[in-house]
Amino acid sequence: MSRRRVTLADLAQAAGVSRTTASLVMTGRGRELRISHDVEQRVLRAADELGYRPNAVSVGLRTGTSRTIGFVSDTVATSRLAGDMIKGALEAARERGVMLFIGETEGDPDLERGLLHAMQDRQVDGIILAAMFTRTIKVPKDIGPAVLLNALPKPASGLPSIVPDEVEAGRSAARVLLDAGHRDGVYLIGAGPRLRDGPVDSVAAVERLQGIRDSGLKIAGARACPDWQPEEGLAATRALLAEHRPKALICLNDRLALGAYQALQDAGLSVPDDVSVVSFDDHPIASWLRPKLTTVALPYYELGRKAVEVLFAQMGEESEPGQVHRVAMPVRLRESVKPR
Amino acid sequence: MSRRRVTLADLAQAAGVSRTTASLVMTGRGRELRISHDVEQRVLRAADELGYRPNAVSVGLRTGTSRTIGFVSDTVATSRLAGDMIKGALEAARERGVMLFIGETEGDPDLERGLLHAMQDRQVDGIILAAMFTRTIKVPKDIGPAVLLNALPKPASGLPSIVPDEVEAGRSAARVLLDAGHRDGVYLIGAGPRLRDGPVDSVAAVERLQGIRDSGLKIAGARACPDWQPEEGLAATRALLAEHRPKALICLNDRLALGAYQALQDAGLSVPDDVSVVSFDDHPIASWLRPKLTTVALPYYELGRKAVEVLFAQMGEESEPGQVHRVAMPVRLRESVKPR
DNA sequence: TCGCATCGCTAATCCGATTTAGCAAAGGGA
DNA sequence: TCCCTTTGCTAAATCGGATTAGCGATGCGA
Repeated sequence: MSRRRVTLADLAQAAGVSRTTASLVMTGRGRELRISHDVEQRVLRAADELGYRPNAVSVGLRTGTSRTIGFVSDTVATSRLAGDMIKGALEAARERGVMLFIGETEGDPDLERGLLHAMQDRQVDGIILAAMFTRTIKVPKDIGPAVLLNALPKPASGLPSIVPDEVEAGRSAARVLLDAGHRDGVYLIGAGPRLRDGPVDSVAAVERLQGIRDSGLKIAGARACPDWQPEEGLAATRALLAEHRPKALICLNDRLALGAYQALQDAGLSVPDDVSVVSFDDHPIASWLRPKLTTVALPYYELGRKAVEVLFAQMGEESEPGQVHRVAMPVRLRESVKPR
Repeated sequence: MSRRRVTLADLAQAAGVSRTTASLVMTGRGRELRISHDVEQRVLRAADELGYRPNAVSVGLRTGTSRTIGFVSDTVATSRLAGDMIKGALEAARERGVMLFIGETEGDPDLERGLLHAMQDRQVDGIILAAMFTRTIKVPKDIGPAVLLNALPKPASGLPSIVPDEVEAGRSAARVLLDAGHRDGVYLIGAGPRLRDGPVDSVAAVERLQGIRDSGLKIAGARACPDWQPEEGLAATRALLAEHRPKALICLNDRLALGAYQALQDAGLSVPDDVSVVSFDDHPIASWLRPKLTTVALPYYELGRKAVEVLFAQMGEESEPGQVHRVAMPVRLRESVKPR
């Protein structure tokens, strides 16, 4: 039904010139190599009429570049989180006329190797290695141009990393309470009081705690949770309420906050009249909860964009090896914090 | 640092044979074309030692096939929904040794054209056209082998479609209540009572209503909502409670159910003791809510898998044109329905 | 011993572009 | 008029494989 693609040879014939000339015109090197304006127009017109588009595979073989990058994640593509990360990467890629391969490794090293090979075999120009949760990862050998997204290389690899600025986010969360006049009665749900009290391997836990500590806000107490799920937030807050009467809660993420809301409600306490709540992530539920949850957002979209930008910068010129790019986490002021 | 890739020529030289012979052995046509067992082993061993992997771009140019398919969605890749759809497609693709390009059109026809071109220029073997919500879409001309995912072609196009079986889902939801002994006092939140009372263009609304009607379950009343957001569920349920005392609610999706939960709670009604709630989608919040929400799941993962399977079947032999594949929507029995 | 089939492998071509090297014609200076 | 540039374009090589056509050596029957 649809007939054969128009090739450079077809175009050359239609314009009455050689393939070389047609190619020179189409790649914009006509001026440089002294193709007359007349011939140039002839080729351009023919290309337009025939709807000529260069075969990217052929170009790839000849030039070694495919205008394609690979997005390899552990399992991020499936979670809501990843959605925006991929979206950011996708848009930044589109602006540069580049396509995106995606793949998930499920944390399986064999799958990862297979995926990377499949991408390298297709001559991707670069690779984005993404992680679901901010964490350290081991970078495979001979990966070529690459950046780490939401991850840091375990043995230093010289590859650039893009991560959310969690320490500053911790400060931001604390500052929200400070600005609202909270000086005491502030409790942590999910981690703390010591930096190591929280989910293992969680960069977010440690850095958020660090930021909160930096802020100078006095923390009255804390309940650690191993997995940051809603039930844990519920249990931790319930346990907390059994002993104390908090004026404000910093939940280490929104799922914990969801549980905390339930516990507060069960205890007949009002948010934010009795207890202010601040959280992290800006998960979709944050704006569905009532009152809407004030939270410090994970900038997934921006992280994805930035990954592509840094990857291109790296492919272009020499850049400082191993640079860590921290993306700001914006505060979403909503309804769960009240001045006192 | 990392040296040049191993090419077929390198392999041939290392094994002391011609490129032709090396190629024949590596593509498994050695037997067929009478390459001796001895030489075959020599080539295989050399390939192993050198770590030879054929350059997929070159193979693509020569054979015209790229072992790559394109996944084009309106904006599905960003939503939680899409996550699983992509994941299903990804796994089915990996099982077949195929890579996935992804792209989002944002509903912009120009972007869509550009994306499709970019993919065709890279010689994708087929394309999956996916939609965020089940709906009808206009299929571009000359798209080549393709399938519609979560969508139906507006002017019939002959392309196969993969959609969730919403009518059966409607029956399932009603059956859950019937099985629990509910015969009256059942209200709808989000759409109905007439088939056209619901969000415009929503295939889900119409078909779910149809299924509910098919079930024989008597519906006492309904409140339509235009956008199926939590606030609308809250408002609709509140309005309903002002006039009636429902025994059970069928919410047309989980976000509406979230709002309904809040309204019921505000009214001092208990789920499921006073009111049973059934819903659709199996959004992540469904299992976070308390009590956990019984809902009929959108089988995103299976939809994604099926799309790849159907695409391959279509690329293979002749298949019945325009076939519609309906994927079952499983009931997730949880805690929000109580027998009476 | 000749002719023909079979065996085992390879030379050459092709896919669709980019790129290098160079050729024929026109122009300019001596 | 001759030689040398410059102009404007093209032939041919290349990328890395798959594939077609065919070549030399051996075996076998007559």
